[in-house]
Amino acid sequence: MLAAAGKLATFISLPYHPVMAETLATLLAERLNETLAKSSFAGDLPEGFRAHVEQAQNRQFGDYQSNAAMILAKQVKKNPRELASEIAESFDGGTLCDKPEIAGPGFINFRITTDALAERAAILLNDPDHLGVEQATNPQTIVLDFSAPNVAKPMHVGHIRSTIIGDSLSRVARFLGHNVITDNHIGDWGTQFGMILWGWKNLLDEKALEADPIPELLRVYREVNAKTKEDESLREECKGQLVALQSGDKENLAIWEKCIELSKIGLKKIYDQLDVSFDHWLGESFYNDQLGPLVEQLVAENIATESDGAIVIFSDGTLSEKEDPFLKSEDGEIKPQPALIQKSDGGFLYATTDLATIDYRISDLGADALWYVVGVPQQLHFDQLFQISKRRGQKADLQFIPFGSILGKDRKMLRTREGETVQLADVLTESIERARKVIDEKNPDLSDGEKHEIATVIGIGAVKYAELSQFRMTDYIFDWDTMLALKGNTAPYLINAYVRTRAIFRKLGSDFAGIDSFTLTADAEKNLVLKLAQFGETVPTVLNDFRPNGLATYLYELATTYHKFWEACPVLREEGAVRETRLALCELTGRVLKCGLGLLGIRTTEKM
RNA sequence: GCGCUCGUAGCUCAGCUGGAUAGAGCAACGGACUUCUAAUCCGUAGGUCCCGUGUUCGAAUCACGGCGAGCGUGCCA
Repeated sequence: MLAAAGKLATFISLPYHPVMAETLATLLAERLNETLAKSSFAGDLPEGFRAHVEQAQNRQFGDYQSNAAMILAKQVKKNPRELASEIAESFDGGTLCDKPEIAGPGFINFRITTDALAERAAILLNDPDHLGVEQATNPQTIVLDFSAPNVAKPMHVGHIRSTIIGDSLSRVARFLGHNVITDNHIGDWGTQFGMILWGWKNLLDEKALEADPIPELLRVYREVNAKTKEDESLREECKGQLVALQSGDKENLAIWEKCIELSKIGLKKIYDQLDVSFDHWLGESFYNDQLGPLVEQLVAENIATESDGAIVIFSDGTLSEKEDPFLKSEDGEIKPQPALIQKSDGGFLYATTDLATIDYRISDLGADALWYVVGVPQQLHFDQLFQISKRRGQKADLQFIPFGSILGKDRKMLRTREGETVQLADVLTESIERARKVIDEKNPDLSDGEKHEIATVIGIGAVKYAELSQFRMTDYIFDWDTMLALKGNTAPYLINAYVRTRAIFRKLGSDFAGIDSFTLTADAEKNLVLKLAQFGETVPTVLNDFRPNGLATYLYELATTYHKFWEACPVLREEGAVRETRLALCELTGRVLKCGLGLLGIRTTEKM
């Protein structure tokens, strides 16, 4: 693909982008393209070329920059620097920016005028709901699959990633105007129920269950799990329990139902604490009666075939060997790598359930897109799943949003079955306690209720921000101090910036009263307005490659810019227009921080 | 064997749809609190962006080939 064509594609319409958001960058790009269209070399431009303007990488060069001259130089047969100055010369920035400057090999640098910044600030102030973030012009119905823990086992730190990333993506997509349906596809029917059933019947302490069901369920699960490792015959017994359940045994079904019910109570407690909610909890068992007919249908359509007693799906040969997820290369030979949808004993597999789930989400929930926030080890599974869906003629946009692992100190995956796992609930409790200690030290005069509330917001926020501020694919080693850090680039830093915006109005004794126009004088003010205006350029990019950490980086920079403003620009000691302007900037910063943190699923407090 | 993902400062990580001198935080060192909240700010120091080749006016970023790590690769999910 040509570089120019690639740029064109990203500029015009990524699937979940507002098409022409009005931001400083797009306003500049429009003017730049007008300039190009009127230029002497307009006829030499590549078909459909649109110049791109982006935020300057280094503010010493300006606020925005364009590389258009360097991209076009060859095709227009001009020296890039000369071309750049020709463009700059005829560029009409109006009141938006000063005359562009040329630098380096042919960069065109733009500096936004103080008037334009003031105007931008006023626009943001009058847009309290969206704060300059344009709504998608092509709203999609998106079913978002995330979290999806197994029931009967409490969530451990490994579930943090899917849960927090998925929740944030759902908030961002909704904020952009998409119709998002969140679905917690819990593992409520898998093989683990064999063990749970046996344990329930043989190891359960009824009194303990009555007193506090979740730990008792965990104890039983762990004990059975340990026993099966040493005892072959017990594994068979567990399997028997599972078969009985699946063939409708009344007693086992009753235990199963009770078990799900109790587990959900435990899960909901954690989701409440995390401020995460779902529109649906359609677990694996919801699809039980659709699996048989689905397999029959796939066989009838010649998509699936019998092999070694199992029903499997092979390659249909339409993809190249390299791209085909149903083929693998072994010792130089191409071998089949089928997806199994029914075992030789008649049992179904998760590929089967996932196919049935796709059907339901498309036909009953009306999904245009399905997003799965699931660990990267499942890449092959989703490659196959999506390919099968395509073969069945389904049109929904299917997105696998993978994330890396949380490792133990030995750099191995943290796993439930090997014991030594850290429970999610414990992480949250510890985090809140650590926040509480800092509050007791820094602000001892707050009431106990306030301290508790603030510690909760900061503790939970710290855990979420630690996750969302890094790229989702990065593996990381679980470490209390890293995950629960309260200094530096962390949730408390961002929340502190918000608290400072509120402290001003508390001192003032009244809420923000509005302002007619902005009078920007100090550099720190202009820097702050520019940053605020870029909220609208940042939020849509989160869905570009499903990277909430881009928003986290933006918010961190905004908080830093505000803290600098705070140091440099007294507010209440000033008078007149300067004071009014600074009050308005505090108000605006508070709104953007609160909104942006909200998109990450992080709450704010008035004091800390 | 093959596939996927990762490899950036002492540590933890950004940056990867190619752009200018590769950025933060932590840790270390030096400064700033009669204050609108110092959970802050200012400064110093810290780099073969795993290695090599290629594409390009330009590569941490793209392609190819290595090296290293983790995961996956037909009856678990």
